[in-house]
Amino acid sequence: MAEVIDRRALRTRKALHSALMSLILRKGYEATTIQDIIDEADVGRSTFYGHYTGKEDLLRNGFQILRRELTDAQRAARAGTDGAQDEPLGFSRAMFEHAAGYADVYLAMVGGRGGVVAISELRKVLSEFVRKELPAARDDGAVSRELVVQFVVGTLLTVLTWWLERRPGLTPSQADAMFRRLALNGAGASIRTRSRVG
Amino acid sequence: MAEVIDRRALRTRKALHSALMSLILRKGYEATTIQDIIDEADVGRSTFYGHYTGKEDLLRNGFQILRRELTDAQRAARAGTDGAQDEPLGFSRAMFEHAAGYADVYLAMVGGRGGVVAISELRKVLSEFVRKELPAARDDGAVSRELVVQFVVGTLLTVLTWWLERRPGLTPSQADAMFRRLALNGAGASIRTRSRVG
DNA sequence: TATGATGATGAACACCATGTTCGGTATGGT
DNA sequence: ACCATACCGAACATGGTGTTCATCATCATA
Repeated sequence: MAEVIDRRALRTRKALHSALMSLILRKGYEATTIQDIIDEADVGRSTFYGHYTGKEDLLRNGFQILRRELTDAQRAARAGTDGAQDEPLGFSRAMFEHAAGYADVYLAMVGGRGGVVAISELRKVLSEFVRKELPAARDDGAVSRELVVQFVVGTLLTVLTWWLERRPGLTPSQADAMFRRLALNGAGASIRTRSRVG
Repeated sequence: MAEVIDRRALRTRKALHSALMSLILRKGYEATTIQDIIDEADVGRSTFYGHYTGKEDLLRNGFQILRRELTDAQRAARAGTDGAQDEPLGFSRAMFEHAAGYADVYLAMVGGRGGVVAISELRKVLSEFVRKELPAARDDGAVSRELVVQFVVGTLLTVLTWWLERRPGLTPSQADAMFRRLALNGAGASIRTRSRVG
């Protein structure tokens, strides 16, 4: 887990990660067996266990890569626009863009195919970002800060899922607009049309 | 799956369901094996397979019970208040009350312990309810109706999870109030406090 | 209360994934 | 060229799976 230098080890790890990805896309995480992974990656059984303790370990490890990529995308976006987006929830845009690039992977994670692990890990990563984005949201007595964070993350995932599953035609910025609207203003405007039949 | 009449069959099914519940609470769904279930339920291996095709089948089946209970609670609540709650999202209150009664089970489902199956099944049940509650929400060009449904369900689950995991002391009606506020008005009010350091 | 039907039992089965061990081989860094 | 180290692959014990079958218990009726 510490400093990996040897090329052979790197090769092996990459092979295992991409094998797991292919398999998740093909048959889902739960249904994927370690046997499948090492077959797909052409790696010896003992080699696998030399690197990871099991498939969950392998998957969790993969999310560190995602975290890094997202952080970079974040920085790049911020630099590109001269730091002009201090808007609330300014980070979401870069996220939707990133998701557009890896639509198949995100779709697998966000649909059921990544198992509980993927969802909870994704939530964890997103929570970090959102928490950074809401540095001083006042904890008005009504709704606690942590609940707001969870709410924003939940909305992000809802829009993301809906986008990838049912409206893949939309652009990232369109999806982002819907996210912002829901997260900031809620669904009140779309709901208050109840027939108040006296 | 059809008409079950024989007492013996009913006994067996009940035993299996409650065994699965105990085990999910104790060690989580994924970690629970069929062996565990039939041991806990004191039921023969072949008997299990005579009723269900596997543990997933058993769990899915259990959610039909939940659906029925929720529907009843719904009807009861509506009857109790002389149909006075035509408010938007009026159904949520009964749901939080119900959750308070089975806090441990809900907690297991909503945390990771119920596996992907439980979460997706719970989402399905809740989506039905929400869809019924938003009969004619206008599909304003901005946000599609189905997205609104998913958003409301997501918010419901977010608040539910946060409540059961971190603020179990709150009353159902307090949790419900937070849900309403977030679902209807979003988090804008809690967020627009960014330090706009020029 | 006797009876036929149906459900439950539990042992036995082949099958497959798991996680570990170990002697041997190939490839890396220097 | 050397040696450390990563990989290999076969073998192993373990444990869960899903099925079958003969036997026994319990149910619904007459």
